[in-house]
Amino acid sequence: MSPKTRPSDPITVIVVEDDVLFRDSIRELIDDSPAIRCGATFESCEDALVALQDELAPDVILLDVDLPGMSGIEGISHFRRVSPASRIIILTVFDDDDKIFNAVCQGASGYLQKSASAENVGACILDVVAGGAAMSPHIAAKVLSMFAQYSEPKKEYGLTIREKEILHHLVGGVSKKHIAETLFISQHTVETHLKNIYAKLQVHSQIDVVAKALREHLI
Amino acid sequence: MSPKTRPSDPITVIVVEDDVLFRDSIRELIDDSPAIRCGATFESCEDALVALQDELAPDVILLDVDLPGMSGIEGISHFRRVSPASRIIILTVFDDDDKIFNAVCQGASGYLQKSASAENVGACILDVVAGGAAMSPHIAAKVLSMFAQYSEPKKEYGLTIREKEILHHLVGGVSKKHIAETLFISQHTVETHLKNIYAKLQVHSQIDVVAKALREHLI
DNA sequence: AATACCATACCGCGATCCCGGTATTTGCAT
DNA sequence: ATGCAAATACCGGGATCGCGGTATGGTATT
Repeated sequence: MSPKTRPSDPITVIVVEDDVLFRDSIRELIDDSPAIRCGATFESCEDALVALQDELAPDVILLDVDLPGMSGIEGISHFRRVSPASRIIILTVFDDDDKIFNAVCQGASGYLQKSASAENVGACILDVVAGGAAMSPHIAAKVLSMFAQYSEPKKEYGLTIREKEILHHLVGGVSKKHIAETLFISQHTVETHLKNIYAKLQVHSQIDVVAKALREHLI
Repeated sequence: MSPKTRPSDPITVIVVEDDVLFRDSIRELIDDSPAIRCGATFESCEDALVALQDELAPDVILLDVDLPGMSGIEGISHFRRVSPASRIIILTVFDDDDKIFNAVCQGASGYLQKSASAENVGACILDVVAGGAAMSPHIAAKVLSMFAQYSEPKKEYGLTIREKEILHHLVGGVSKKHIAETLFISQHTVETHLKNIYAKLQVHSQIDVVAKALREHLI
């Protein structure tokens, strides 16, 4: 999330694409836009990664998915490491849901179909540089559903305040004895609370409690 | 993710919106589309929730954010409980990032600005019923960045295959003894592996291991 | 006033875990 | 082939946990 601050500077883009024809055509297409400049093109992730190590980071990396050697999807994490400020747009021939989904999970900011028009390409790049993300409703839904699933099921087990407190310490890796000391109560009391927690969460060990708490985000 | 299977049926929509004028105008707008029917309108989440309890679930719920009583954002989780099959679209006046971000995290499938054109409204509803999600690049980026952050930092601690296997069972709540039985090795061996895991992860108990594994997604 | 629930405290036994060792076999790589 | 890392195995003592109890004072609700 670092939107371009000086829009007067041309946006620099690099292209990683093994097909020569397409690589050249997209370069032209980019250079036609006044605000965008194509810095360099590469035919593999490996080449691009080497070049990026001692050059200035481009604003945007256009990255093909199907590449010889390291795939575009794999490449994403590497690019993000060597050039964290660069935003990544995936180039695909088909609207391959799973690949694109993986890509955005890896940190891509958007994707473009290779059939995209010049305006689309430009708009997508600008969106992304402005701090946005470009993706189809279908991909968006996939991402959201995982998100919702992750943040939603905060089931309630009827834990009392004290029990939640104990649970919290427990998840933090504190032993019963130490919890007792911290809360100024007897260790027996901690055990009683713990027993009640076990019953409510239907588990039978600290491990299970911690696992369940973390998995269901009761922390 | 349950796309409408019989597109010949009209899509039923309900509207929850306190402003009478806007409520009526959006109802008209919806009923103008042949494929979409406005089932009912409500002026608060509370009213709508009561009505939904003994009525058929609508395909889509159009939900205003600013409502008297329960806000639209709060309402999302309730609607999802009483009518899990319904998809939720948020109505907003402004492009309020934080609210919309919260909304999608709660399980909304998209949002519409109140200034949206008739085509936009229709397209958004159709997108969402088709199993997609509708949101602006800016919101999409916010969601993605959280996602990337969540799936990225899979640190490596140099665990061996066997150690990862042990760790996996441990996180599943299996006791050392049982792990030994499952893997056809002695319990002593499990303990040795465990000691090595402790050293590598720099922890000192099963609890810590499980907590660390779940938190850093080493599972 | 009665009831219910919570937080607190205590006991003891058997199971499990933590950690300090040592040691052999296996497999991969130089 | 030689060496190193991983996987395997074993021991024992002290700490911790799991669970079966019982019990009492406080607070909130009815």
